[in-house]
Amino acid sequence: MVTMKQVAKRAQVSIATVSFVVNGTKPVLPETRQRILEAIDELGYRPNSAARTLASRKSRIVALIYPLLDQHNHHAFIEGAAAVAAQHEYSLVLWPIHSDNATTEIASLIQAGFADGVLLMEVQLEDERVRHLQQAQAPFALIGRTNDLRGVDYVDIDFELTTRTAVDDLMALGHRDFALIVEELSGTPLADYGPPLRTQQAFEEAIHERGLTGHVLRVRHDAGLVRGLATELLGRFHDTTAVISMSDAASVALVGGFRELGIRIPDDVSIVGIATASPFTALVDPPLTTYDAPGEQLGALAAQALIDRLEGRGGAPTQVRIPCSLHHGASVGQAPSPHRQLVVNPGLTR
Amino acid sequence: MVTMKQVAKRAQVSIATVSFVVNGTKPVLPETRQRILEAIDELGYRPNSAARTLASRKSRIVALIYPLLDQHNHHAFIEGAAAVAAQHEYSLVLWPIHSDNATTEIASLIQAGFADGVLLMEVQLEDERVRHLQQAQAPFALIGRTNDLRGVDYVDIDFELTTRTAVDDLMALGHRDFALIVEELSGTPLADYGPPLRTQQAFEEAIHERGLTGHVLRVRHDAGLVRGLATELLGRFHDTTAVISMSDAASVALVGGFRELGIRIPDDVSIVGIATASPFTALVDPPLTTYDAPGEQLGALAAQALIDRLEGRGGAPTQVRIPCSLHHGASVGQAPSPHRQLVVNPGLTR
DNA sequence: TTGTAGGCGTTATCAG
DNA sequence: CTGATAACGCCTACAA
Repeated sequence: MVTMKQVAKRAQVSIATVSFVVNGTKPVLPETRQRILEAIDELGYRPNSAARTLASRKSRIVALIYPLLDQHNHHAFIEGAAAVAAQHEYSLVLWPIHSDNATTEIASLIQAGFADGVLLMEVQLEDERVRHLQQAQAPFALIGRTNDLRGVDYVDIDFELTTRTAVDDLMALGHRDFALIVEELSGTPLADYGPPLRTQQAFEEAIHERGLTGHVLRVRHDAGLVRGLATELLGRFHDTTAVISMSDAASVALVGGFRELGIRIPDDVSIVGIATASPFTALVDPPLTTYDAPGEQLGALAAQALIDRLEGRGGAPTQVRIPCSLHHGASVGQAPSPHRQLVVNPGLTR
Repeated sequence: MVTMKQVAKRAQVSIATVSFVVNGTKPVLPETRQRILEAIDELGYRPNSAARTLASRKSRIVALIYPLLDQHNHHAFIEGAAAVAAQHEYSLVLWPIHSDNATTEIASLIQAGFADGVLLMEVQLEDERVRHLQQAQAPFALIGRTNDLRGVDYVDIDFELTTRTAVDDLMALGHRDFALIVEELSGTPLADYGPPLRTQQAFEEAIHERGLTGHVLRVRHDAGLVRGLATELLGRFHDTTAVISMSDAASVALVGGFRELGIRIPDDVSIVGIATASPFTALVDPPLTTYDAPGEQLGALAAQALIDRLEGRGGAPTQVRIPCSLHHGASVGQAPSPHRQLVVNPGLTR
């Protein structure tokens, strides 16, 4: 390993001077500076990050806590966060964590000096990881949000607005009977996960306020169950003409399921995805109309908020909610005539 | 930050003794040991990783280089690698890298003392990142493989065997006319990416050896192109009865595309996915038959190989290829009668 | 503008 | 079994 000492020796200067040019900490004469740069280059010197962290008490690492248990597509978040981190010369480290020991492990990241701050995703409404981070005085920002948001930096999807928009858009096409599909997470470590809970509530309120009819279908992400969804849906709620799906898997499966039941999309039933993150929804036939999750933007904003805080630039906490953006597919149409009869094979309806 | 010094003071021992119990480096009397443990607990002490790395010249971090540019699903690799790393008390850090500066950045990881070793994925046939790692004497293992494999630790999918198996399985059902779909990567940073190249070659050899007919379709991962694939395929190769797809996106799109053209799966055409990594292939109708990528296993083996090497346990390099495992869906059937006529709307076939 | 030297929190060697 | 103490590589007052 090439050290500063060796560089200093070769450039005939003191180790401090090398440090000054490496970090731009203090002015150095162009000629000595040049000598040092050459020495660095010739020796292939790289600053040792452990020593640097130890001496400066700053790691320039922010950890992005990375849940390992689910199939959600977090790629976009990461991309956004990584870009912003790089821009500020921070390293973004994805910290894969199993939910078991998550709570304690996370604060340790900071206390052990491994990272300066934490980006937390898959936040639950009541999230003890957040409490731990607060207690430990660890700088953090959330992608998602808890119930109690006092003083915390967060960015999140505006599920409420997105849901209302979806309902309104469909209502404008004559739809009156809605179904919402959300992932069933009870019994999993994500039981208290905000997005489905907030969305369901927003959905129910929107339906109620507008005098519509709406049903909620919670589905576990099990291939068999997801594939049986179309049958279940029409069996239980035969008047439904508009489906809002917060599960990409369910959305994709519904297309095949409806087709098999002889239900046409969008002639008989319209489908829209919300908070969609998977590119596969655009590949089925018909391609789905979706409200896409602004993943990259959220990742970027969260990283920015955290780094601002780390560098003491913070004032009031960053608290933003961004609605999903409409992506036109071909799965939405006018509501069918109210007298349409959906004839479903009774044998299939349960 | 709580330090060893504070723990030592509280437990009335020297700092060295604390170190011994924290690391299990040397035997310590049960009673003093107990006192120290209590002090650690009461103070909430966490070893500082930077100091530790500096003093021991070991970071116990292995970096998993994480490409940011594509849609491939790497979740499984990561899960496997993380599990093994944790088991050996290594931290697995995902290192998101943009391909631009990838080559130099990677070796720096080691030279800067940030990580002990590197796990590299998305390996190209001629990969200068690998050469850099070798030159820098940086310990590494590949998930994937280059052309020149002398002395390198790698794990990879056995694309050749998987491809031959797929062909054989379909041939046994009477299929004689094949198409292979691979992702077109020319012009991208992944132009020299091994999997499609090896698969294509294995496919062509298998077809030739068995006296079959086979065509290769390279498709860019652009939603429009992928959706138009069924039309293109049948337009160009109307006799095809068996499609082997190495692109999950294409596989999913084909199901819808064929249906729209009035082609039945599997009555008219059989489809199998190979090296499949996306759960969405099981959600379309009919669910696809796939040869699933052993992602988790590969991640685990690669991490194991790297850690063995790091700990000096290495002998001959680990070099393994694992074939994909068959996942039964409903997209494969007997070849249709040879006199079947596929009538394709000429307007659609361009 | 540059050099000196103390310290960051651990590890690890060497005495005791 | 335990304690001093010299590294580890770098940063940063403080001096020169």
